[in-house]
Amino acid sequence: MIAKVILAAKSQKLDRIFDYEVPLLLLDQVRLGVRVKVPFGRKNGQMSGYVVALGEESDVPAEKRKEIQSVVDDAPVFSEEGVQLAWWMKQRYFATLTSCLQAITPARANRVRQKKAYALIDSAGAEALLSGIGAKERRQREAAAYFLRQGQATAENARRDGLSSSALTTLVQKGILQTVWLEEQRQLPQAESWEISHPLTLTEEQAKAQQQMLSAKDHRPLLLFGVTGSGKTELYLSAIEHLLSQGKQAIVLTPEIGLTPQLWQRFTQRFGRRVAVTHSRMTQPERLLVWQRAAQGEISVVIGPRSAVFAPFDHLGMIIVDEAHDQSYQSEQTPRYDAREVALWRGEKAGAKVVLGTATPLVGQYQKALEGTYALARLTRRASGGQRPHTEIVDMGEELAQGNATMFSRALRQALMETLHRGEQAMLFLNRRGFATFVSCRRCGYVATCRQCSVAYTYHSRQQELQCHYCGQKAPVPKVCPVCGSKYIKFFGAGTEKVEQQAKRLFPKAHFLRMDRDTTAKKGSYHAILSAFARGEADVLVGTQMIAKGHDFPNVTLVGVMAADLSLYDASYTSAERTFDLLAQVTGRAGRAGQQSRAVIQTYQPEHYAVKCAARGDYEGFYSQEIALRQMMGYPPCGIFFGVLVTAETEEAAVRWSDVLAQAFTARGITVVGPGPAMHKKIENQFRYHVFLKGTDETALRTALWEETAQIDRKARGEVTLRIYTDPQSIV
DNA sequence: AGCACGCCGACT
DNA sequence: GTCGGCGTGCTC
Repeated sequence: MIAKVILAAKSQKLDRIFDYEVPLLLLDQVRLGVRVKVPFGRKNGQMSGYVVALGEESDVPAEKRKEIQSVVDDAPVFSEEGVQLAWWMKQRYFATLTSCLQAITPARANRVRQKKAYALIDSAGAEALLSGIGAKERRQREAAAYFLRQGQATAENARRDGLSSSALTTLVQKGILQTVWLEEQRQLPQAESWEISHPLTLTEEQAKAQQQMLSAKDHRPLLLFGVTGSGKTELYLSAIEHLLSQGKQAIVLTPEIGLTPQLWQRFTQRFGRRVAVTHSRMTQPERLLVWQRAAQGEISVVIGPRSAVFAPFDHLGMIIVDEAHDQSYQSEQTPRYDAREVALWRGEKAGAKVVLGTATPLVGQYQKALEGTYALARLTRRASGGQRPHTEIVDMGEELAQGNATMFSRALRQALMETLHRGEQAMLFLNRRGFATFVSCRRCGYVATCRQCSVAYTYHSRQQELQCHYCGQKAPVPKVCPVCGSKYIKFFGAGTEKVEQQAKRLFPKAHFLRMDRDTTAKKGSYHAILSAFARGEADVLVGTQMIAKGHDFPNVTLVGVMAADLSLYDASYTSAERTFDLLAQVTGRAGRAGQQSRAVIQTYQPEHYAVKCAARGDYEGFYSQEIALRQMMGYPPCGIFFGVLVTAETEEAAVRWSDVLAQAFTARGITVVGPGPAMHKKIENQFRYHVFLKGTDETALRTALWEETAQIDRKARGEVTLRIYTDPQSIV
């Protein structure tokens, strides 16, 4: 028997199959999906590997083949389908097969906590020992009696019950007991009790969408394009209920944390113990347990963030991607997979329906729906009957020209006053990304900057210090300018802290809550803040994009966007789309319960189509302008756009090798954008340059990328590292 | 990724 | 002669 093994090595060069002989002794342990230890190289050093196939054939001559040393897992950690998925991911995301297998495998599957235990295997021997006489072997007789009663016990319990461990060892030697390893029994986090909730009556629109979700004839993925509050969750529930009755299983993907507990609650109420949740803050054994129970069919629904797409179901009937436009479906680590793409792959493989639910589809998703690659279901009505908020755009440049230099426009101040007066709640939203409060000299223009990362320090007023948001380094606030010595050091820009501080000054009697990375660092604080706000313990919630999604606050009748154009300043072809999505989501927070509600969008670019269309709630208008732009520029989905990030210790090396790379692509007739410094040219003392490739022939671009980057890997020998991005907008 | 091999120049 | 730098190729 020959095992095809992938070594757990990072290098691309080693990322291929090696054939190993399966020794007779290990024949029943070596299975597809287990990890093994193998000898490798001249020194036969021990390496870990994954068994990705088994067979009798090998192209490698018998004398070269070595034997597998040992088997790590007693059960496979991935399936045949997992191996196929890993190969596909390797191709698609330019990753090593090892990293792909690791991504689909529950982390640290080998670290199953096992407990040592003793089991009685020779009861006749134990009886004989008991009936023996003499003062010796007293402890052994105690143990024999104990195990004749118990059968087996963990070492921990035996010790607690006063048995002698040396006597146990002796009994093992005599063949009366045997040591066994028991898996530690862990409990999944479960709701204490639940009531099975009953489905609501569906509206006509919803009923039609449901038909499309469950259609057995139409195998296409379904884009469920439904406005905020149109009852998508209810549709998910009823579709899954139907599938479960057919013995099928389902995966529900949600954006990173945040939404999961709410959604989980609704699913648990409906389906009880058949639902399991996974999330990034779960411990590894907890996660592993979910995986094992899914593989054994004890669980039928898994809800979680992007990694939940790998749940090992054998009878997968549906994958639902909630908030399908969300960026968090894109992995930030290698392999840089997109959970939506993985969902589509698995759906096709398993014959399972993939449902992409969103109020603001990505232009790529909507395009596929329009051209018929996806089926399309629309939900245009809010189930609660609520109205879109009355939305107003305020030109902050004009505001300044008229003498208002504060961060609150007169319109927003007025609206806030009226809302508070009526005893209703408001949300103030600031997308701080790329616009943190920085410290600058008004005379010479010096900006306090982190030397490690070449990004401006952010001022934190509570600690009265500067902090680098990339490496976390802290620094004191300079009293005088370190360059010109002037005293005119000033704080520029605005963060959520400043919004809160200014708003408090304007409305001293109101109660405020603030939600951003700083106030939600502690576990549980995220929900503490949201539920406090939901209970009405504050009048105003100030926050970053964290507050933009997913939560129902019936008493919120005003949403203020402090600076809508911040995300327009990102140097990325998707910045307009992200701005539109964000504005649509955040203004959608107002007026869910049907009151008259308002949204005020402050911006320096009141004419920008992303801002104007979001204010009107005009998705189609936004789409047609955005897709025309992508078409003109050859950006996705109207063209292929890949990127390479070149990282090096010295700037010279980063520049030199990104030039070499760019020239190699140009020589192949490929359109190259760059090279240029990444948005953050230096992070943790590494210089970062990028090269972008544009084109229409995906195969040619991919081939060029594999070949040319391998070439440079060989030539540059550790001087630079190259990372290929199939989603170059996420290079920062 | 390591490691050995081999080709070259520079030295005892 | 022989020591050691590093480019090249191999690992089941």
